[in-house]
Amino acid sequence: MKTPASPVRRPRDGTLKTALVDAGVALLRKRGPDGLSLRKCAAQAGVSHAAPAYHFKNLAGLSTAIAARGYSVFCQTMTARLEQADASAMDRLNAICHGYLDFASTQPELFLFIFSGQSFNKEDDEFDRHSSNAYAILREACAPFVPSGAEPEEVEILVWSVVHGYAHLTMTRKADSPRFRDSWPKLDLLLEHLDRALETGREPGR
Amino acid sequence: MKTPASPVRRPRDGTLKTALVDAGVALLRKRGPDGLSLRKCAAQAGVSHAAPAYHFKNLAGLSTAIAARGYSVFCQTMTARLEQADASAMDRLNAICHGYLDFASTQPELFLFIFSGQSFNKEDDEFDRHSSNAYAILREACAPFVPSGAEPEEVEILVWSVVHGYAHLTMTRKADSPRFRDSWPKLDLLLEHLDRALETGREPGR
DNA sequence: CCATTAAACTTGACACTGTCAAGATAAGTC
DNA sequence: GACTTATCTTGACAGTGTCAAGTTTAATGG
Repeated sequence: MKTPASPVRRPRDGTLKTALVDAGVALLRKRGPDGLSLRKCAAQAGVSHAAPAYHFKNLAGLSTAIAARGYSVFCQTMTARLEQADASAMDRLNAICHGYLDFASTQPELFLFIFSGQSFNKEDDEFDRHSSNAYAILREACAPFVPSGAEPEEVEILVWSVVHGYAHLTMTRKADSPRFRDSWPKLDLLLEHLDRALETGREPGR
Repeated sequence: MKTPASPVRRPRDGTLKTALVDAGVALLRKRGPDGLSLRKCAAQAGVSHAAPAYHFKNLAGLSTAIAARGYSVFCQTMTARLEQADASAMDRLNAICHGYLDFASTQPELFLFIFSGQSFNKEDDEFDRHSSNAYAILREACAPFVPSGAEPEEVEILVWSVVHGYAHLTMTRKADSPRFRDSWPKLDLLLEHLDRALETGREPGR
């Protein structure tokens, strides 16, 4: 008698998966990380409560997919800055640093989510692809500053630490404390120090 | 007829509050941030499921108390390093940086918890006390490196960014990626760069 | 065109969660 | 010894993730 549900009947092209991730990102933005739930994503996408689990196995799976999406726009944001930079190595490095901060400040929930320390499913292809790509962008920008014979990670982690620390503290602390209302220094101020450190590292005689 | 519960009958000196925080920290360590729950803390402390809400109002309240505890041992860890340092400003600064990393690596769950970006109850006295104290320790160690006429935050955030970025990336990324199995640089390598940057900043003529 | 098959869901159930209202108990006070 | 109040307990409810089983539908092969 009753046609039980069949609400949207979307084509079988994997639309639902991306729709669920869309819903997850929106929920993250609106309700914060605690507001994220399989059932709410399902409701927002117009499917039954158990539909997400079919595609993502469990909540960790959905979280991984959302994190992959996060890394994807992370890469886009850095690339956008990179395209505006001139060809000089220093300008390109500063560009990705500003792109890093752009992402953190325009997408604070996604930024904190992917760096929350929760363990995502590293087997996931999409996740691995986008997160690796983010590091590749960093690596490429750092390459000109690696002294011959040195490990590239020495420069990469230095750069990454400065910009990530600044971005992460900005997101987690600045808003918290009235202490930093107007005195929070600009990123460029840190980058001046960083640039000088890398310049000296460039000359083999130090 | 039945004496309903009255399981432990602890004295009214606020023991339960700290016992619940103990349980929360233990749960965080054992089960991760998702394993933390009011009911499990209650069970571990031997009280009924609603007892924690009486003392902490809600889960956010308990989380804030746990974070306050986290900041407390954070301060202790940095202070411990400070006591082993000699009187030189540079040695003291490096000491708190190493203390920072000590805390992150010996208490990874607490470290990630307090820097998870979730908004704790900033009205809470204990929380405010310990988190402010942590920043005060940093500020004191940075003070000798602030050029006259400059904002202290310029140095503080630079130092904090480097060491926090390094610690946070170490905790969130290093374990993830096989990429960094042996190549992850030591903190001292970054501190050399930082120390040089601060030395030059000290001389007004740059 | 129709039967079959497998993918993409839905339905229903269960244990667990935070939160609230109401009751119980015991310690301290007069 | 009555009273008051802080400290819990009990019971309930809505929301959660997850699983098992059923249902629909698209694609396939004859």
